[in-house]
Amino acid sequence: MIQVLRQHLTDRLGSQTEHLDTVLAYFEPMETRRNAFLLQTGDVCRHVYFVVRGCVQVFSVNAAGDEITRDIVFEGAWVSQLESFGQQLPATESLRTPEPSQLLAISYPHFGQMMQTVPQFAEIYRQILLLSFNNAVYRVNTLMGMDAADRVRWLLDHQPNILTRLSSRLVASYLGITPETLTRLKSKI
Amino acid sequence: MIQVLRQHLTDRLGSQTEHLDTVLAYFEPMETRRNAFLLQTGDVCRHVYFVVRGCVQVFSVNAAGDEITRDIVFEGAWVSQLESFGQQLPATESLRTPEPSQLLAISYPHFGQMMQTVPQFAEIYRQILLLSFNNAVYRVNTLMGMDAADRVRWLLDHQPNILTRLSSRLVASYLGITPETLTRLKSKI
DNA sequence: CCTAAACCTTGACATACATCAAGGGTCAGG
DNA sequence: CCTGACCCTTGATGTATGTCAAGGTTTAGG
Repeated sequence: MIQVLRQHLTDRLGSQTEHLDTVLAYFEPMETRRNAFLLQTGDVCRHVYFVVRGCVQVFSVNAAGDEITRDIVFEGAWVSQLESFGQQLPATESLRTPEPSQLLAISYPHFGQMMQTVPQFAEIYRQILLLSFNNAVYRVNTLMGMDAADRVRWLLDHQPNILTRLSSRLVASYLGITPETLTRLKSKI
Repeated sequence: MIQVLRQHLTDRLGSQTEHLDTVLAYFEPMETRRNAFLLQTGDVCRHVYFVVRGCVQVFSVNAAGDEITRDIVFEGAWVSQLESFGQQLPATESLRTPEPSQLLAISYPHFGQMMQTVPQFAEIYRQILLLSFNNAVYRVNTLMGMDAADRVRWLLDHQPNILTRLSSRLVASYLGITPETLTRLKSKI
């Protein structure tokens, strides 16, 4: 399990392998059940997670009680609630694993140590942050610029696995439409 | 003009003023006319801007040719197209000043030098990035969770200056609705 | 293995919002 | 001071999508 992360890091750090084992030692493997929560809105996010298997849903709940899924993170990527993690403040979003998943978690204190002692790790953090930001930007532009049919087509083109692996409910909340609309559009496209 | 930035930086850096003048020297003051472009989609974003007076619209254009305004940045805040700036790749969004504005610009090379020579500057960059990210996250959750009326009310509560200072067209594109709908809602609320 | 719950799909209906169009106001440039 | 361009506003109309409801299927837990 840790091997996946080792590979991920060496891909990024290149030959700078001296601190690699030090870094890896700080990650704790964990397994989650279907629909397990990693973080509930209002709690402080105390970890950054690397997804080894499964996926993580990042979502909030609006005034009407509907789930708003901002992101779904799959194998080989990082996820956290950075807004909360960065300053250890209550989170505005929740994290959940829609599938049974394997994760590697690093705690806030350990993360801080890594940032200070391994400069490359700070660089990786910047990359994670920038990627997350780009993703959010992309979502704003996509959501505002497309109607429901275009969003489904977009998903089909860019993340077809989401449509097959996850429930319609979840996919719909990710696209910002109702499950009924998604059903109807799937048959039309 | 540079005084505004000096103040902004000392507020953040605290007593660490030794490199302050070095940093400030790298910023070039500039004035823009109404609706001037700082960056066009497809070009590489070569600067980070600090807004001294006026504001900057961050937007993309969808398939139908409509402007999608992702952000509007006012006095005392930073703006750039970080996705493009960070890796010097073509931008997916444009930057424009809807009002005549005063800005302080720092170029990519100078920015890089600052990051290396002044550690506090790297920290400020992380703050800018995190703020931008949080903002984008907030927008996704807001847009997907609210109908048109709620979005107008939200703007009224959180950024009333936007409604008064800027054109209805621009505000509507920021809220993800048409100018007509905005007009009708304003009279109802 | 059985049962209840959750989910997907389909239909009928409601409605929020977009689109199209026209009139009047405002502003900038000649 | 005019004139045209642009924008805001209002109305009439269309339509995409949400809401509500019901039946059939799958899923999860005892």
